[in-house]
Amino acid sequence: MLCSCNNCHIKTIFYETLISNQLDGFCEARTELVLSKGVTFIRQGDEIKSFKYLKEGLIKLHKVDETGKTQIISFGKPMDFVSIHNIFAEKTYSYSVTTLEKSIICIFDLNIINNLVKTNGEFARKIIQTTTRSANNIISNSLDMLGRSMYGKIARVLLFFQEEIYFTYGFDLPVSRKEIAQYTGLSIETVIRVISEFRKDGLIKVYGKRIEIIDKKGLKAIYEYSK
Amino acid sequence: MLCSCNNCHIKTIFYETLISNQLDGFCEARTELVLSKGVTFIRQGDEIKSFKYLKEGLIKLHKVDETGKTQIISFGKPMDFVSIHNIFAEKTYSYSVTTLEKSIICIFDLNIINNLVKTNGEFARKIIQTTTRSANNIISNSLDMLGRSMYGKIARVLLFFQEEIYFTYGFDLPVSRKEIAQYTGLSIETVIRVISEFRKDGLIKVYGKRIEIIDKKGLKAIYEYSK
DNA sequence: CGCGGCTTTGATGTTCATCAAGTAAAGTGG
DNA sequence: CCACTTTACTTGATGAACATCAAAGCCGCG
Repeated sequence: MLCSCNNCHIKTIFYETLISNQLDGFCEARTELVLSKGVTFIRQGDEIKSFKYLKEGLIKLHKVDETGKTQIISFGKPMDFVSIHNIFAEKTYSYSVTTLEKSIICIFDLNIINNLVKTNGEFARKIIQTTTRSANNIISNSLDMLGRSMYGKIARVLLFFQEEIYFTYGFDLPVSRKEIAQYTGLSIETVIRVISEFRKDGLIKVYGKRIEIIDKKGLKAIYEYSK
Repeated sequence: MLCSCNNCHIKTIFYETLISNQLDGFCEARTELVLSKGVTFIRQGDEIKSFKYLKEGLIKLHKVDETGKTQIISFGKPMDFVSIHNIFAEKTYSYSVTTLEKSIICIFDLNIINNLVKTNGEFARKIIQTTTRSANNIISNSLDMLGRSMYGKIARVLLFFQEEIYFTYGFDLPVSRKEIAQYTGLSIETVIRVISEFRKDGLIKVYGKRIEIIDKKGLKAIYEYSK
């Protein structure tokens, strides 16, 4: 039997490791949730009760530090396991998760996942692999950010949305200037000024949220050159 | 039968999950290596052939980026799984590892670990837990660093060595000013200047590598206040 | 309509890197 | 052990990168 959720990427991972009767139980235990833009469906401090997977859409992982400042940890796209960074290590979430676009998430009972880890070694390996890959990505991102100038940081964000999310010449930014500031560690005004400069220099066109990448090579050069 | 390696912390983790005959094989497959200070025993790009564990000592994880600049990712102490971040996800190391003090590392054959993950669900769970915890630590560290001023960054480094490594009022810094710069993303001169200021303000005493924390509360306040 | 949040620009000041120069410390070969 | 080289450390002067403060326009929403 196939899942009702036929075009769900998560299956490509699990098909490889689960024998068919396990897969049946797995799919039946799934809940699908359609969320509109701007919904915070995981809150920092909440108890972890389920395993969540982003089937469609775009999300941000964010947290508030002790001083009350909000930081964006990373952006998540389909194939990312939303809750993976805390689920096996902690009892509560150390970050919140909010949709940036209309999104669909799949929710699995935690016990089922835990049982699969215990009884299916290949499944466990896959989970370990995915977890570490995802963590490695976040780590190299923040290390990368730490070493770059404001121009490099903003160029990186714009290129990220084009190359990894939208794949088109022009696109609507799913984040506000403020959110870019929270992600890069820059001030809002600096974010705006840099975007303005890129526009004046003919690297991009800007119509509010809409961005068009005119000189991609130039942007990349700025990103790479900005030690 | 007990390991020859009786006081090795790694056993406390594995004892909980391995049944005794598994444990025997596990211990016999172990190689112990004593390394003096300043030895790079894992090199960025090397093929991953074994699972390495820091039994005693202190290490740094570091990498060079595309521009040739060296970054320090994190410092590792006993109980840290040195090679954990890449071992299950990649074929080669994406970072190097170097001893900062005389250290002892235990080396396990990769196949044995992989087999245990496959055949022992509890063991797999432990590995996942440890991996994610370790990754979460690095992530919160770099996010934390991203948001702080030079004073906050240096205060954090000094407090880290006191509170997590040496536990004493005074200690010898195991890293050079240059390495602190590579870890924080600051320039060498800035690192030196901030340390000097802390000294002038009576927060610490400095005799070359030797640091004594005079006003710990003050240092913490600087760290916490430095948004 | 008016309020609050997002965006933009300018003016100003702080934080930090870079350059230059010099001193101390530590390894190297005789 | 000393002369020599190299590497680590330190300080000052300067400028660039970036934050903060202030003011104003825009836009959606009750």
